[in-house]
Amino acid sequence: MSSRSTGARVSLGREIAEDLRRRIVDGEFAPGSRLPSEADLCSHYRVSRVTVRTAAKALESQGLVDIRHGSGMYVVDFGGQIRSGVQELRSITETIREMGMVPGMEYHSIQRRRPTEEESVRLHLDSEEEVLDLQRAITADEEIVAYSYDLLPASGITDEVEKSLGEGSMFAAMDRIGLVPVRALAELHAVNSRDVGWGRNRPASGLYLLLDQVHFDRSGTPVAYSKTYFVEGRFQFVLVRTR
Amino acid sequence: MSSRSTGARVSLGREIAEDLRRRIVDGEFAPGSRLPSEADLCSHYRVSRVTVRTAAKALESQGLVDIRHGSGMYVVDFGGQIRSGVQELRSITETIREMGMVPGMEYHSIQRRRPTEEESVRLHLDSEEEVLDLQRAITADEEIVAYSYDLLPASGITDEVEKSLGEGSMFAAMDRIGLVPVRALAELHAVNSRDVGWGRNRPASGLYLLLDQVHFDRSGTPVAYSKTYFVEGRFQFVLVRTR
DNA sequence: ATTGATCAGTTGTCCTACAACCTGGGACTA
DNA sequence: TAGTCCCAGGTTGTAGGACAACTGATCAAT
Repeated sequence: MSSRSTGARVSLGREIAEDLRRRIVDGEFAPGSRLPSEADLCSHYRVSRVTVRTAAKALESQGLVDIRHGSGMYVVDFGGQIRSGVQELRSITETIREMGMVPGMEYHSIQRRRPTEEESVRLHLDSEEEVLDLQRAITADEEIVAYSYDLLPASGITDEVEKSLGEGSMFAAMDRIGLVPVRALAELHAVNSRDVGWGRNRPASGLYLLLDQVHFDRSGTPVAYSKTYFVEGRFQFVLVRTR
Repeated sequence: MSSRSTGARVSLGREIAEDLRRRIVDGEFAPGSRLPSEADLCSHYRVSRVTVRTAAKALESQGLVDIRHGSGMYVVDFGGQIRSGVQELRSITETIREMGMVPGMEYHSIQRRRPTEEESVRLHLDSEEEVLDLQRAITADEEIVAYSYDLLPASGITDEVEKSLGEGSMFAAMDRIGLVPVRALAELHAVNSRDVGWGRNRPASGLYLLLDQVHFDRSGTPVAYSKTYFVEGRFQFVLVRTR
């Protein structure tokens, strides 16, 4: 077998959770309304209650639904605001699309180079190993909302993959070569600098919200290190907090 | 019954999740190591596997453990870094303490007043209802790490409660009067302003990370509106992202 | 109008069983 | 010896049925 596709083999509970999530954000269930009972969902999806509950719990911890003992499962009502939070690990592109805007991106540069000291530490690399340095501007409805500086370990990235990186989503390309980030440890910073970004359309203010994150593999191996500078005011950076 | 304490009645699964979380952050289980099997945890906690799995799933969605089918449950290893993320709804005081620092706070002012337009919208108030305006500086190891502007609906807040607010944690005081936030919708912003904060020790830079959040009740009622300005660089603002 | 009992519906937990998967060790082969 | 394959045991995922605990509404009694 060649490059083993990381199999779409996820658990049934996750699949159902994702489907329910989609149905909720699509508006099939209105905010505040009650979802079908677990028993109904069982017969609808043809699964056991255990599985339905697994999915329900997942949605609950995402802050999407509220499960009330003896009463039912309710879609959380935040007053009609956007519901997708950044704690979910989805590509920025996806997030922008879910917010109802048209995502786009402009590549500024792609190059292989030696990592800096900090970079090799973050990515657990020997300093000999090269990295792939991607610099992109991310747009929503034609307007630049973020500058993204991404670093991938160069080992295992063929030329054709490198080429495909310039086109589609970075996550999609990474998935194709078996680098599947399932977790990220992120730091948030406020940044005021004229050195971020490029081009004519660079915002005048220089005020950014920096999402500085290392993406990890299932096994705990760092697979990407990215600094994303969100232009302050152009991107509603939402966080759902639950307990 | 007088002011009904909101009962420590939580589900068994949650209790066990919290206990396991505590044991993990206390270091009983090293990062990367395998936790006892579900069967072992069952006999330890004297509960069924369903309950243990509920707890396990909760920890997984917090990014604390990784559950591998057929293998076991492992403590996620982020390379020894802090593991507590802001997506968990816990007081800043608690978070600071979990990071190994000594939390403190200095009250700047407490007053009742009429809400502004935006405030009454956010808190779903009639403009007649008053709010309690708290302004505090939050310290970690004697150093100011954030300025917090908090707003509570004044209805139901007696004078003695108002007094107790000046002393302990705000969350604790809120819990005492039945305002229990279980969810928050937060926006993150980068702010550069000289108008934030007060006092001699106010940082020179004026660069803050703003956590602008509305806290909600179980029933979806807003119970607090707070703007917290974290001094950039003094507070490691960590976010665990999972999928 | 208020209170209290009752009841159907829903989620929380338990039990048992099996399927799917992973890991390590041993037999086997070259 | 080194490598490959197979297998058995352990672990998590899912199924099905049962009962406990809780909620909300109805309705009778006060």
